[in-house]
Amino acid sequence: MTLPRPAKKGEMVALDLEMFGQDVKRLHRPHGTFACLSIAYSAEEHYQITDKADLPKALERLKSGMWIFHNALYDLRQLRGLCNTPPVSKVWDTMLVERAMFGGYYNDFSLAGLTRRWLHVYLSKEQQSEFGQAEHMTTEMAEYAIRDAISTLLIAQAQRHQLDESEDQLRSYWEVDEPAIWAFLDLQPVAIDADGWRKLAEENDATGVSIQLDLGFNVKSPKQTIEHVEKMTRVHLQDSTKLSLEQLALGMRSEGYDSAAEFIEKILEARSYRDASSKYGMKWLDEYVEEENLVYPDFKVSGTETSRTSCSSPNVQQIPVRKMPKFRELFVSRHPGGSIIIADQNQQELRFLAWFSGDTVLRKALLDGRDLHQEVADDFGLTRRKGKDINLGLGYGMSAAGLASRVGISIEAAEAGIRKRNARYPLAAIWSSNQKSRGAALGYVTSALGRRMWINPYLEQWERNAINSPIQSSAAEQTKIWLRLIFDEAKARDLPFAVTMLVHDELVADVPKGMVRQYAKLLKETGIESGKMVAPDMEFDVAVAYGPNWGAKA
DNA sequence: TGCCCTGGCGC
DNA sequence: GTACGTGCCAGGGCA
Repeated sequence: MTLPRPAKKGEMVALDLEMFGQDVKRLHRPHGTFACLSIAYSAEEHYQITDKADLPKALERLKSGMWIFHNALYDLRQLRGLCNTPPVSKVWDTMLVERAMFGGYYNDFSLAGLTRRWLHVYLSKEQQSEFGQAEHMTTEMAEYAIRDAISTLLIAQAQRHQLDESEDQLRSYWEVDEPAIWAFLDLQPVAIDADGWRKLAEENDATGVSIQLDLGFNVKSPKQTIEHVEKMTRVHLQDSTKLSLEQLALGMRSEGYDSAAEFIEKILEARSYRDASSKYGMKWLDEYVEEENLVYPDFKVSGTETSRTSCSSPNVQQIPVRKMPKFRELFVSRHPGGSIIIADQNQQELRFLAWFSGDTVLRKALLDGRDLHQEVADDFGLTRRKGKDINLGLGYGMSAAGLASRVGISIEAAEAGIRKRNARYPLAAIWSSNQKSRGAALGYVTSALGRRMWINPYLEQWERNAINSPIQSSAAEQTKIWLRLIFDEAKARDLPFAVTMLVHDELVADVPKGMVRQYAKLLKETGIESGKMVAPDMEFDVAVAYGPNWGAKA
């Protein structure tokens, strides 16, 4: 078997790992058996390792090169499961680089998609499924694997060539996403109270079934729901498209139709229990909970066009917290007597709005710790709870129409509220307006670290994207730098890297007994430090809470 | 079975 | 009359 020649310092070398017998739904977990590692220096010079025993030697020879992967997290995780991988200083991830270059422009970031765009070749994925069943490689499978590695290499070269002319575009990749890969590889599993989960699942299931039985139809069927609600309320729902059942119930209640309102509220209640039991029931336990009751979510470094992280299998970024807080209480420490620490960035996105715009009124309000949700509630003439919804909605770039339907007010009232808010924070309003011109002129807007997000002028919402994307993207950059600082500092201070989950502006850590104060301090310090690295001269603030589970409150 | 749609959760 | 942030997930409905 031919081992690859040693890589020269910084030389680009693409690696592509294939495994036999993998479950496509669990690709982020090391499993299956080794099939081959394909290695490409160029379209002509490539190697293939098919004997697992050769892996350490082969990787050792590649050590000095810059490793190129398409989705490095997958290959590095599996490689770590197969052998001791030598430390590599930097990796070029064609998927993450492509997202950094074309966020907002493309939706397809698969290897096949990139191959089509960069190399003008249609990459068939037919052979890929073969690896699931097979135990031995055929010639076709070997060729398929080599072809993927060569493709990855050529794409990286093409990306680099294009970026040579505007190198600042890669700043966000090298300072945020690439370093984050190494921290993401070491994210810790999170422990579940499986008995408690089972009990709660059974209760939710029973409650959902019993309420639905009373109602006498399938509440999960929009068709049946419309039919029954129309019969009850004599309102034609298809005429008032997208009128939420919640709003309808409120309307019925205010006009004195109490029994109709109760009927609709019961539907919503049945739905929420049935949703909870199907999403977080026994199937969830069977599918995601591994030995020692540990769960290993699949976090993607950059899962959206603004480079926010996304999460799946299971998605722990969407575990209920408001209506059903019990689920979070079942995320517990894996350490005897250990603690879950929750650290979150206070008003993270509004701080970036203040920083970008230089709005001193907003900045002072943030520094003074004023109640901004109440202030916006006053602008709109609503309760504080709705004020918070509006601040969040505005943060996500929602339109007046979007806010109106979400909060349950008229579009005119939403527009009037937005005008009042603009008057309260005039420089923020001016900055927002400038972002629109900038986006329209350049075709893209940029994050604090220079990451581009392309504006699609054919989308109605492009103006709001031009305002919101830089803010959301900068916040995502900060959180990933925060994670990386903890990773580095934990190593420097000889502490374990204990972070288990990343929920946009929040990090969750699971620490052994006796380590809470030390780790809470680390979380807070790095959280503030990360802000300085993204938005110099802006003050940041981190709230820390801890307890035996994720339900802890400050 | 596979595909699209709807609804609902977090941020 | 129409406007309606995102990603992930489960179920309904239909070819």
